[in-house]
Amino acid sequence: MGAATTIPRKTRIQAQNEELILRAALEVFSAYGFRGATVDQIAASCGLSKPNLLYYFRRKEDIYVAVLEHTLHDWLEPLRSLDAAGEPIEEITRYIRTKIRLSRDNPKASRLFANEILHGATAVGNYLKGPLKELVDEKAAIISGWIAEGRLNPIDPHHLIFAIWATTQHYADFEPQVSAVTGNPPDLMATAEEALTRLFVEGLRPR
Amino acid sequence: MGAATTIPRKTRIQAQNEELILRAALEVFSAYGFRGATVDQIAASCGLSKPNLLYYFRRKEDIYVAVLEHTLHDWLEPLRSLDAAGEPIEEITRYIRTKIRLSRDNPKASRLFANEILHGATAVGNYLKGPLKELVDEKAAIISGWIAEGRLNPIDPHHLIFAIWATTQHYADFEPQVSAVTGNPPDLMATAEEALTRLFVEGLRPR
DNA sequence: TCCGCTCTTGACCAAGTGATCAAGAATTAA
DNA sequence: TTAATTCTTGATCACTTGGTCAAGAGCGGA
Repeated sequence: MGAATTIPRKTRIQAQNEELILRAALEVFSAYGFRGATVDQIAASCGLSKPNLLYYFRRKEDIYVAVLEHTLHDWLEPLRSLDAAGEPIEEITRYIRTKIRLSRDNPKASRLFANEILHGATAVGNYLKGPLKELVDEKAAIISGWIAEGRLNPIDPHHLIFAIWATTQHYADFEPQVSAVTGNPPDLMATAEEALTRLFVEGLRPR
Repeated sequence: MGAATTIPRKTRIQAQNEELILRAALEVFSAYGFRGATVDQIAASCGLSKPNLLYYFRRKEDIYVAVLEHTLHDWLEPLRSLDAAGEPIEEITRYIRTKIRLSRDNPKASRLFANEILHGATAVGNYLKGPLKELVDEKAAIISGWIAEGRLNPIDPHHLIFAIWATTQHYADFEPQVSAVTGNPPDLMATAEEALTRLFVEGLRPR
């Protein structure tokens, strides 16, 4: 009706610079946290002047939530693909392997979330209570089903999921500690994947 | 020899105020991280004026390392008491239970360390590479011994220790996420303790 | 009581930081 | 080419923050 609504089409430059900014923001926010990071740092990191950066994102917080949203979806993909029709031990093994590889290949995203949650999850609180809870409840029900069928050792499925999250992300979030204690051997992540899958499989396979 | 060295005896007021400051610093640093916390916040939190606080600790960083050192020792006590002469499954069960209760009773210390490690462990890096590595290596050797005797399922002991750390501290460090997903039932920590001990015991007990 | 030492504080400073703005440069569509 | 729009930036502001300092208040031993 009436005049055509102004469509917010994105310029080439706009898309390009926003991409640049989000990449730099992930770098800086994951390393220093929200308060520890400065707009100057992000601007310098992507070769833009500070006012220019603030032309694309008016406030520091806008950059932060943008980069959070930008990575949240990918981060939950492995859990989403946990398949009720699959073989339980296989499904969970695949989940653990995918998750630890994700931590290895994208430790900055892991640290970004860890920092956000550690400091109260003020920016993603609603997401946790909404979509995340829904997803986890759905998958927890699947696991409960497998347990009821006797195809898995009994365990509270929520705690199982927390345990998988905690153990896999540990290698990204606590990297300096892991390195210091192990001396950082080249096959660290491979042995971690092996140890974790064995531990969970042995713990979950019915005797 | 010669003149007696000046003994830095501590005044009553000194000891009392330093205690006050460290308590407040744990509160503030664990909630906001090193850069996110302000000296004003800490001062207000313990009812001292900022210059007065800086009379006891010259720099913000001094407060930070003091509170880190003040809690580090207690934090590692459970691992220290892992006993080579004990029964393996019992020892590890006790370790997990002690660790998760420590997380429940002192989540702020957990978050303080988590934040420190997450941001590069610059203040405790040497401690990690020295005393911590020594302690972990010693206990890993004990676990390896148990495995060699066939009293435990084979698993890389370092990764086992990481898994225990990660799963138990998860409930303190990622509390907002855990609360959001579970709805925070009153028996959360009890069921967590149960689920984790079962998982690890089932995974480690030889078949 | 008296004196030296410890403790406390209001005022202040320099650096850093998030954000604004006006004016100019570059790009795009006609 | 031209005019409108988008993009870029130097200068600047208001505010926060770690840290200093001089001066005074309080405390403890002789």
